[in-house]
Amino acid sequence: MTRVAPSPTGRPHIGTALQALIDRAIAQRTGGIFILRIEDTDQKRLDPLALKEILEALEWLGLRPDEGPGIGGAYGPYVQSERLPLYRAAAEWLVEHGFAYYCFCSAERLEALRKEQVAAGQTPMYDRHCQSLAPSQARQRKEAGEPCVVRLRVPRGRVISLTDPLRGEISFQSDLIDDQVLLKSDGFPTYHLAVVVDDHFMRVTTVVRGEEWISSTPKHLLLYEYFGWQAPRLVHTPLLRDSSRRKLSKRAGDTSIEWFRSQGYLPEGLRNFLSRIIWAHPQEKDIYSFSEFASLFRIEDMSRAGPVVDRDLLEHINSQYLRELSPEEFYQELLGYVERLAARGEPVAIEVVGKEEQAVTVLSAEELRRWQAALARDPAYSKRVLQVERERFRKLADVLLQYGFFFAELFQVPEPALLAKHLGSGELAARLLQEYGRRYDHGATQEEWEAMVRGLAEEAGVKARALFMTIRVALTGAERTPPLYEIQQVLGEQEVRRRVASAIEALLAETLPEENKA
RNA sequence: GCCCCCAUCGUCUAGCGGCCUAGGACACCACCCUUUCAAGGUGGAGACACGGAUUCGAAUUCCGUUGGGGGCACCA
Repeated sequence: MTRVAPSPTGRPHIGTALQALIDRAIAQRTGGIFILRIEDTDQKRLDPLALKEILEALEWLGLRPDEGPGIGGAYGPYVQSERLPLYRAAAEWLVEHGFAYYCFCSAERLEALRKEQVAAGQTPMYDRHCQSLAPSQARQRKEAGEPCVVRLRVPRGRVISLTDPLRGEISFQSDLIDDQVLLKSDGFPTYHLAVVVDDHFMRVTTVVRGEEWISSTPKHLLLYEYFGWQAPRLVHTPLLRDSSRRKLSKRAGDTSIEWFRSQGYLPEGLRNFLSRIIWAHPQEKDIYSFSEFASLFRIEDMSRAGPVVDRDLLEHINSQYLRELSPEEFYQELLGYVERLAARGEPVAIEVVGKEEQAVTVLSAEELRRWQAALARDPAYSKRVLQVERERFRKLADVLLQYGFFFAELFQVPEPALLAKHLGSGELAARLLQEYGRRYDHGATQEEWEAMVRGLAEEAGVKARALFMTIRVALTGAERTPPLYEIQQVLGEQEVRRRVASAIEALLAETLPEENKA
């Protein structure tokens, strides 16, 4: 029995995906159940869209929970704000049995106390001021309507230890543990109370959470002890790092599952990547299915150090999955991807990983719409385009960055300067393109075509390479493209001739501006 | 400041006392292929943080140092 318990604030984080991946794998392997629970106990940070996005993200990744909000299950509700009476009863029970107490300290007093402690070089901690209140007196004040919280009563002089299957035994001095607030004055529980109560009643047996929770675990253990419940297995996964080795923070922006999706990574690619950086396949394989992961994965084999999210590796893994798609699947994936981006009606920044570091290309909403139209207009043609050297694509967005020229609505007649660049002269370029047009035979084989171009270059006394480049620019508007012969075959004779003509026209307009106008 | 976690090539890691003159993958470099850019092929460079201890023998065990990270809220 596993669960993932994100709080609905902001976009679903990639770390949540990692947790869910592990949870789903453990559940699969042990024949258990994987639960989604929403931890919305912080009323100030709620994001109304978050629940929908979490469900959508998990669905996309193929990590569907067995129980959860919008999914069902016998142990709900699965949203904490709908379970308030449970937490209140639990808090009351703790107070009654002396394991917790009411605290009436004001925010101001706590703030002043904290400042004082920090100034004195101490660890900020509640001074247990209200612990000395007589229970009857405290109850009276509470019933009189005085705002209060419920605090955990942490014993003195004890060692509290947990056994993390990944890290072994970890011990804490109870004297260093704060009397945590369990129930806030607004009646909502804090994470610490809610997580223990829910995991117990939802009969969770394995908790997989980030390393950042290790230090609050003794509080949870104390609660299990007080309630007389058996604590689940608590596993703390390493934290994903950015390239400067910091923990990936939501504020950095590029850490949401949605961001990875918008870059054109396939769910399988992202999933494989995440498992790959926290775990090593016994045969050192890099590419493996989820079911293979689920059957081989063991918690103890996870790495303990926080891995850097390496985009190069992600791209490599993703490209392997891209290659496995059939032409039809590839087309459908891309179409779905573009439709989704276009529907957002806003520009998308695509990060180009590799060579030029930090290169970002922004696709406008208009360009995305054009892509959508272009891909849908003639599916057969689009599929043919996508088969041209598709090994060059590492993510779906690469198609948008590289293959626009195949489509009329995305092709732009190149600048004269670019057309003239490789031959050094616009006039010469125009003349040779003209001759190229004359000699061009769409039915020629690649060898024949190539011989023709080389012959033409030789006659004109120019380098074949320069002529090829000029034709390339005329046909595509770009200098880095798939091989020309293939492009021409896909484009079709008519379009090839049209583009050559447009290029010549552009060159002539530039070379003889005045005469032409007149 | 206090508490906790972690530590093998740039990155992800294999290694669980002798198979290690440390293996793989990504990235990088060179060459080949080549009409550009990719892809592909071949080759190359590249790491056990440091200091003690245990042992016949340590990347592997123990201790310390250093470094990195996380946590110390009526946030999760």
